[in-house]
Amino acid sequence: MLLDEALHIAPNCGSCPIRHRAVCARCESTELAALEEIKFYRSFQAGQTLIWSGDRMDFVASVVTGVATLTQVMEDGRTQTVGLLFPSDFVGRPGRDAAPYNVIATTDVMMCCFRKKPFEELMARTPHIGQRLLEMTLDELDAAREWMLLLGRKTAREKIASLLAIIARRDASLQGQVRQRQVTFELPLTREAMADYLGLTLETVSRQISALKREGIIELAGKRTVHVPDIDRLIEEAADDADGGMPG
Amino acid sequence: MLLDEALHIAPNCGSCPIRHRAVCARCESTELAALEEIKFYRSFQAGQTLIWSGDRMDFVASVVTGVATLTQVMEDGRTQTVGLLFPSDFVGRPGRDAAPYNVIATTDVMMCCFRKKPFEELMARTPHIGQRLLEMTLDELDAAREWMLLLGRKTAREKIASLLAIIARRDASLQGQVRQRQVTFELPLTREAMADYLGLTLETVSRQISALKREGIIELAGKRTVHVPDIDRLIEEAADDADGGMPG
DNA sequence: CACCTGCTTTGACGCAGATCAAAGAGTCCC
DNA sequence: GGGACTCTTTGATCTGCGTCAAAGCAGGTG
Repeated sequence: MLLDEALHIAPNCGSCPIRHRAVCARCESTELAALEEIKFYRSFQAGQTLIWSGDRMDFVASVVTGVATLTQVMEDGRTQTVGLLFPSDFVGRPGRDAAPYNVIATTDVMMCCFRKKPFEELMARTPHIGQRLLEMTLDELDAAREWMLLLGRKTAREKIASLLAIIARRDASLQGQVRQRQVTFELPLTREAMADYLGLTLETVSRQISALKREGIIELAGKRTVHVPDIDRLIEEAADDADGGMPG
Repeated sequence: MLLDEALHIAPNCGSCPIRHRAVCARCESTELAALEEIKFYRSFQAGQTLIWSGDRMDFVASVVTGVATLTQVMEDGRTQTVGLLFPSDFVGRPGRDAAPYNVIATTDVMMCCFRKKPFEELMARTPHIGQRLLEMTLDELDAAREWMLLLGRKTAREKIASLLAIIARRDASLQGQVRQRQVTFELPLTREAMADYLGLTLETVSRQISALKREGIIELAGKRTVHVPDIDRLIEEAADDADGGMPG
């Protein structure tokens, strides 16, 4: 927390890697200029908690690079991750003061932040921002509901396969790649973070990953680098209907 | 499905029971008049499927009375309910053609429908609708994430207690009641529908309800009428932190 | 190098909730 | 009244995943 680094040397929005996917995606140049006025960057190290549940939030933000989790913790310590934040995902809610979840960087993270008050005012004047935010929120709601199916009804093996498939997909889409049969990616999560997201224990996660490896559905180079020789086979293990739900 | 009844004799929006909670909540009289132009009512019987997953949806709608579920079904039949729709809740997504879930009436239901195309056009002209929809969608996202915690980490007993507490709360809020120690309400769901929502089997639901009854935390009159002598005790069993999350 | 420390893997065992089975209770219709 | 149906309860047994325990493995530091 002490190592936060505020970069006010703002890279230009025009060259921003998430320019066309983030909350600003639909903004025209004048609108973008207004956003640029109130934005600032912050970076965080892997493992840092960016935001504590219950804290007052005076900004909203987009993830520019890296991966973070949204997690809830019960009084007795039981932990459930309720969202994975990839580049372009939005954090915070206009019109709310207190953060409802912990936001934890699982890799080094760079965020593009907007002070909340000016952002809300800007949103009131700029329909494109509200429209885009609605669109993104509806997408997140769909993702949350897909995850409810996973948490409620899938087996441990299906859960792991689903998570790997989702990470592979988001990873590929960030690199603008077409769907390919083979993919290789880095796991942005520890076994424990995966367990928290999947509603499992870390031991079960480890065992199921070992099982998928044993059966040749995945290959590991180190603990974190995953190679999938046949993505369709992985998706089959995830038990998603038909396609695995590739959205636009 | 054949028994749909379209009521074009539209009750006035001014006297609508969900006027101040639904997607139209913020509309002024001229905006309301425009909505009134394109609205129509449909009613459904308990048990009917209003919308099938994958179907083309040519309308969006608000629940006026009754309760419906959003459910996903896997190829092998495993079923997970991903949302409960109470009066004022919104169904459908502007800008999407195919329904992603089954929508099933669990009691008799009355819906206030808007043809999708005109609604989308109206939304583009009427910021109050989009703003309200964003607000409602963010609330639903919070609810979905609360449910992810339930599905991933709570015990069967905690799940049941949580569901009963939520139904009690929504029921009370519909009747504009202040928080009271004792509450009585009707379960709008069968044991099986509860199981589908909680990620359990119906047998486990039944056993846990029997256990709560045996311990005096709830009392049953018939299968469906629940009396809670001390709501705080129920909320304690739900293991929600602090308050049980009473929202605004 | 030896020794941490954090992360991961693997094994042995136990239990909450699933599965299989059957019977009770309310409602409808003839 | 009596059968047929749906929904619910309860019992007996099974099993997937959690729990407890210990050891492997990499990277960092003195």
